Amino acid sequence: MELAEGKEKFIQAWGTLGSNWGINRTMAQIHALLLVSPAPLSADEVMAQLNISRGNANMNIRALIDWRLVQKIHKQGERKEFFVAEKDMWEVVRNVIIERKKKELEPMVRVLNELSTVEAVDNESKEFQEVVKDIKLFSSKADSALERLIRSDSSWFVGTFLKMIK
Amino acid sequence: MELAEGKEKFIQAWGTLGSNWGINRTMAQIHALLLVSPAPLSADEVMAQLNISRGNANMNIRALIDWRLVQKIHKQGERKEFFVAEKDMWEVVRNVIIERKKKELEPMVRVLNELSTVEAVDNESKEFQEVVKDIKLFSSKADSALERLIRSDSSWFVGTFLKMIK
DNA sequence: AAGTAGTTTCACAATTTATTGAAAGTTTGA
DNA sequence: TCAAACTTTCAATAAATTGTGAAACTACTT
Repeated sequence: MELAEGKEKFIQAWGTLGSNWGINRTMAQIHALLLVSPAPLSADEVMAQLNISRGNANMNIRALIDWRLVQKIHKQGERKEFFVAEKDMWEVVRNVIIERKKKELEPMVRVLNELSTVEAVDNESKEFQEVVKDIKLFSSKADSALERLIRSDSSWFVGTFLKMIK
Repeated sequence: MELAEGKEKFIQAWGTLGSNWGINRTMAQIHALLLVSPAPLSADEVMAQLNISRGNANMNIRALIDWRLVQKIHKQGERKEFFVAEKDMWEVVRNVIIERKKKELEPMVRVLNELSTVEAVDNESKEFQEVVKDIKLFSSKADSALERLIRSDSSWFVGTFLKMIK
């Protein structure tokens, strides 16, 4: 396979994968492009290579920076901003987990806490309370597990997680 | 808070959460409704309570059954089918992981393997190979970790994972 | 302070995804 | 075997999400 074809396929695949992870297709494609680009790219280069508009490129690059999946670089004597992708996969996954935990788990826990104020008067409301309680318990376990996972480092993950989880 | 209001809020929140997990909003809402219903519901009851069409209800109930998040029940002397939700949160998460691993990780690994056939002639293609190799390594680690996670059981998860991951 | 290079915003357009509902298909029992 | 009860399918439609591009904005340079 040719390099150009390989890059193209990779960008497509990464785009598809990303869209299942709260990262929209273009956002993931920009990340993929930067992953396989030997040097930092400017917004114009990203636009040209992926055939997307300036606005789209800008918004998705900003989002990638927010998620810490891309960094901004200033080149000596250049006024333009350049961008590079985070290439350590553990960091990529870690940052995605951080964002999603913030956006999903935490709001859910808030709602569950509100729901605890349903008075358990009759049988049905008692059962409701049971369901809510179970989910809360599970969520708090998941929350601490993720918290620890986030705090642990790359080498630990790659080297140890696999053995530990046996 | 009133029970009815609590149920409503729960259904909304579960729908939102689900849509970030490859489960569309309605699909997740049906699951939520079944979770908080003391008795099994028929398709008609689901339609009525969530205000959705027959087709929509049917398709999403089927999908939930495929994902093993809902089971079909036949009541004595009734021709209609009734449905109940999986209430064990560990099973719910486990089944979601199984589906997503199948739909995302495995296709990605296939693409990565194809990409290995890019010939590493010049420097740029060698760098490309490096990136692909890293991701492959990471994916296979993630794959085995998830595989073990899937095989492990609920009590193990709740009781041990938390301590182990320290 | 005016010009230029670069970045951001946002109303509208295009695309993608979910929903409807009516028709077709299936199963059950008399 | 028929027809009632129930389930499934799918083309049309609606809703939600993404993308566009021109205009506004910012900041650097001379």
